[in-house]
Amino acid sequence: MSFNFSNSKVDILEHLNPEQKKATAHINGPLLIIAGAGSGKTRVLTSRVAYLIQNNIRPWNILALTFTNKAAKEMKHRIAEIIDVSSSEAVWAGTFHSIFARILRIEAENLGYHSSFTIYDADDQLSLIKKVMDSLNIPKQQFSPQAIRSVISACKNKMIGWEEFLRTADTPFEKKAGEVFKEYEIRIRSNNAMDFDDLLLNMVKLLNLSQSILDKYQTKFKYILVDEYQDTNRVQYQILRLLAKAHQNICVVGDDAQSIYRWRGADIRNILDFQKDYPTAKIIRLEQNYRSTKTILKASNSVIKNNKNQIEKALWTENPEGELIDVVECDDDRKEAEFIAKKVMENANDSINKKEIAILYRTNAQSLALENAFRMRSIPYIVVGGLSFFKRKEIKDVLAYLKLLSNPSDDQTLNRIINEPPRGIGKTSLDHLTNFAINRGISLFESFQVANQNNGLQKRAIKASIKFAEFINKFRDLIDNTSPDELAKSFIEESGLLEMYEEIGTDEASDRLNNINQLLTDMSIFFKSNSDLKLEDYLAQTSLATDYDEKDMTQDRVTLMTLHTAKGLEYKQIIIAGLEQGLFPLIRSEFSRDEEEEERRLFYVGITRAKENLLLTYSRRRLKFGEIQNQIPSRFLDEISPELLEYPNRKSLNPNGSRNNEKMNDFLASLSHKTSSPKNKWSGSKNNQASSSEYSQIPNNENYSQLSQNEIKNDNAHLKVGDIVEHSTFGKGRISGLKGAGPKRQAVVRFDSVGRKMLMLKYAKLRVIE
DNA sequence: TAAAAAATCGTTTTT
DNA sequence: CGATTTTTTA
Repeated sequence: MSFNFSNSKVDILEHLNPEQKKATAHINGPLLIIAGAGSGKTRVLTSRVAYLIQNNIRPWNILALTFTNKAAKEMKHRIAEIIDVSSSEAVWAGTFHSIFARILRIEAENLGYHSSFTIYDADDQLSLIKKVMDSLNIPKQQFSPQAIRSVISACKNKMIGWEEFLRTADTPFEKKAGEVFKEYEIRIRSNNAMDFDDLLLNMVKLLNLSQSILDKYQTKFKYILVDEYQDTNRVQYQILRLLAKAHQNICVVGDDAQSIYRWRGADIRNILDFQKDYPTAKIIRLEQNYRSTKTILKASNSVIKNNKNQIEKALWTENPEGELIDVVECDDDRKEAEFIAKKVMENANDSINKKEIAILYRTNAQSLALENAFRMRSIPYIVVGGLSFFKRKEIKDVLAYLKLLSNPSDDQTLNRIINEPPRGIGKTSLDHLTNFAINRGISLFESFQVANQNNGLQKRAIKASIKFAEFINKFRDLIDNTSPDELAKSFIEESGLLEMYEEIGTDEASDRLNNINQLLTDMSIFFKSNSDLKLEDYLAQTSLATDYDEKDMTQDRVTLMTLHTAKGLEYKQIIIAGLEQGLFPLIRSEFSRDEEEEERRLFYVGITRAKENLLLTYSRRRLKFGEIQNQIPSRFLDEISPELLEYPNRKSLNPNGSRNNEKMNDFLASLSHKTSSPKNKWSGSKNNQASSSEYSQIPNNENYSQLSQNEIKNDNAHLKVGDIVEHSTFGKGRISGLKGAGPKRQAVVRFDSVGRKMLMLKYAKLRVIE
């Protein structure tokens, strides 16, 4: 009775091409689908799940692992259309992390965790690492906590424990990192928390724990499907191997040309060795592209063929030839953004919506200039990625309060909120409480509860500690008979957080209050539709949510995002900005062949997002770290077959291609904005510093009036480059640069005693000597 | 103890 | 440049 046979008439195979049909109708045994960009792989995966259900496989025996929650949601939505809602709901579809978090929540006790364990994101991880470094007296200036975090994460991705890492550590950095790794593991465990890597690692541990647990999950997940297989790491590979070992019903879809997460531990061997691991594997190639014009497809092929390491394939399309690809050079990043904004205005008309246009860039920092340009022209836009809603400070604080409520043994979380708002427990008291906890082998929260037994503590601090513990306990007592969203609401109201922001009273603070209210609303919506779930489930969801999952994509807005975020998406028009050497391909210290190939795959991903139009832009100069840098066009531009490209802004130029006159006029125009003395101009040409001040002083419409007002108030407005000044602590020095305006105006001073310093003129007491 | 001032640091990309 | 961390001062 559990199957809806009336729907079994739907012919799932009807609109598929022969290869897609083969892949969809393959039921038992291992299957590798090599799916080129735009070849309909998501469609095949979805059809296949529907086909399995139609062939009497129970939906709850199907595990479909996707790269984002959004992809999982879409898949479920389409399955619901083909089969029915209750079947689609029963399929286990989600990201590796969210599915395994769910299972680990159930099995936590088997691994020595409590089921209320908290999930640490990269920020939480970093602050724990810093804390550990403090307690081990490892200087943070000498050993970068970031670097240690990536070492720890890389180890976990390769399933190397701290014991093994310490054994093989030779450099001083590795030795220190190993010490931190060890202590980090001890603390994260005693905090009853898991980081993102642990969610996968602990899943392997769980499956290896006993034959009966392994049997249980092998029986549960009789059919396994994995999307974006080229971006799985070794731990994910292990999990899949263990789960598929008995029944071998594993189907993976991937494209080695789109592997862009090697830096995160993705291992291309997973896809290359699939046949070795599953000798009976059937391989199907999807090579017809349904997405892009011939021109765009040719361009992508001409780029990717420069990579040596790749599986040979021949993508083709029946789509029309399409328009040529535009390449546009701009003076600087601001002009580039203005050009793009203008272009979007021109393009977005009756035949194309703004939501069919996306602008892609290599680094999140590039969004700033674009956002300004769009705001200036009132073009609606949406930024995906960057600072996600759930990563905002006030939201993380509220979530930390809730995490503490569900898991009081998490010292890290308690540390985060104890002075938010300030409640009279400063550094000294906190140190006493922490030491007391360590000596007694109890959690920090327990040490708060028994603060009156703590001799080192001031009377006032004891009172404050006990008051805080009572506040938490009062709400812990309510957990079992209050709905989580209502509990959260009154808990946060009593926390003092809201009052804190109300008192601050700035626009920023009221934004934050708004966000907190939004979060509480989001919670009640969540628990309205999932009344059987607990507070921990909501918290897990927020930790694992990606920015993309949260955004409302129905409004007509231009999308801005990084190339990484764009994976798996498609738009009618794609604009890729910042095609410059060093930015894209992005170059850090030294640049290996492998890294270059990964950058090129990223470019390939970017190009193949476009259905009809592609526009590539680059700037000759770019503001970086507040300094102007000259840029060279990306070598990737040269890799596209020249006959596919056109340069629309070169048309008006003289035949030898020189654009000097135009550029010179622009340059002269920008000079005329300068307000500083001639002396500044000459010394400025010697280094980037002064020319950067010149750049940032050009007022834009947005804050011009504000600037001029502040200029008048500023006492130090008379300072010039070259002035010899005296500072109360640093002594004598010479001003070598001035930048910023109004209250943010800064001076770069070369002091005789301490060398180059940058000082805020608003604060620094500078006296002109000559 | 907490707020204000000053210095430092940083950039890939994200589940 | 901006965000974050450390130091100073009230």
